[in-house]
Amino acid sequence: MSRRMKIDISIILQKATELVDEQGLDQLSIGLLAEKLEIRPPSLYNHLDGLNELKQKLAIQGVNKLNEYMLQAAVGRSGDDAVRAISQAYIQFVREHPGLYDASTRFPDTNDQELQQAQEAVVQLVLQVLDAYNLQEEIAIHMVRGLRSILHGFTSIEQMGGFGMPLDINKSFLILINTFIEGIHAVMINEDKHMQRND
Amino acid sequence: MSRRMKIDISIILQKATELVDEQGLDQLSIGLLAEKLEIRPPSLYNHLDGLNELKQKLAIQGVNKLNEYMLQAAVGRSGDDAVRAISQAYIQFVREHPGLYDASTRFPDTNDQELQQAQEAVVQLVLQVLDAYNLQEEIAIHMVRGLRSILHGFTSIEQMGGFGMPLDINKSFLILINTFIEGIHAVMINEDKHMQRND
DNA sequence: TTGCGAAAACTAATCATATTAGTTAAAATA
DNA sequence: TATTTTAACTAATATGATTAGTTTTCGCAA
Repeated sequence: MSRRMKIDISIILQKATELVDEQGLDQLSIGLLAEKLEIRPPSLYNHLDGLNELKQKLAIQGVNKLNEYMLQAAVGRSGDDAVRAISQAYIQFVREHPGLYDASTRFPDTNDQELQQAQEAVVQLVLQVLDAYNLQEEIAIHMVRGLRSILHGFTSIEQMGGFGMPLDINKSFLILINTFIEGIHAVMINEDKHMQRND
Repeated sequence: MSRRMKIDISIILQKATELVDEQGLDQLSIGLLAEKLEIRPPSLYNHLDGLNELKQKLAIQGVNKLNEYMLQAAVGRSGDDAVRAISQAYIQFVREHPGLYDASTRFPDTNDQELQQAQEAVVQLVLQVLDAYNLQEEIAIHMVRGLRSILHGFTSIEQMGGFGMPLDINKSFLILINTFIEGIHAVMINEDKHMQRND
């Protein structure tokens, strides 16, 4: 068992994921990770280029996994229902993988191809969900940004224990999402009015 | 000039603030800060207990300053207008003091009395602004959480360069705030309906 | 004015981490 | 079996925070 665990990059990523989800991203260090893998710190450099590359890989994994969660949730739903479902999936992912999520939002090199691609996939998924509202294309993109802000903001604050008051956090989340959805409907109506004027 | 700048904690905080706002919170180190103050790193320990305490102080300063910005913006306004104004103040603060804002959201010891007090002040301000909507008290608190999520989420993503597409970010922000406001109005109407049913 | 005591600087040393260099053992393959 | 590659190792270096112990500076009281 001692020298036969055939460590490769995927095992490293797996252990690193466990580590950050259990102890927080800040606790991730070459030393601690090596210890968990029962090898010496320098040995990790045979598999990756350093702590930053590792974090970058975690970031990519995080975005991809988030996308999977949301995709699953969106299947077979549409409209308001779909928006609620992907939102629920988002918060669920962050709660189950706080470290991975943190990695995907805190450090990442935004220029990284693979990361950009993963993020783009999420954007496309949300755009597809919002398609049901028949928004002008530009407005739709603004709404994607809006929903993303809401989801990232809410989950971040929850993770850092930022909601002080003793009031049901899940309820806050539901209300927030519903308020946003109501808002979209209102914006749709306004758009329609403009359309009528313009025609 | 050389040895006569009488460094005290407020000068240190001031320089640290400049440093994090210009170079990012991650660049804050005892060494670099000491250099800027033209003293040796260990000398800083005559004034504070270490890097963590410094970050905590920055966090408190950040929340207090954010509160000032929002307070200023809220003066003389009410309703939708006030919501837009404090939102605008929030994003302005984050843009002008990205490092300070980061400090106030990333590391802080949430148990710190002074920090809690500062955060509570912001919450109270927003509650006051939302007073115009005559929401049920509990709903009002949910809405405070919602607005905070929106503001924190949007600004965080903007700061990390997360909005990829070439589409006006300010417009996205305006639309998001307006969508939320519209949502509140819709929720109000629903609440009224419930009231009528219950009477 | 002088000299004491506190404040605040300093140097030197320690500790924790990441990282690099160079070496060796094990396993895969020809 | 011999060779090549992979992946471990030890040893050393660099950077940063921090601590210990010392010295300098400066305001103030005798």
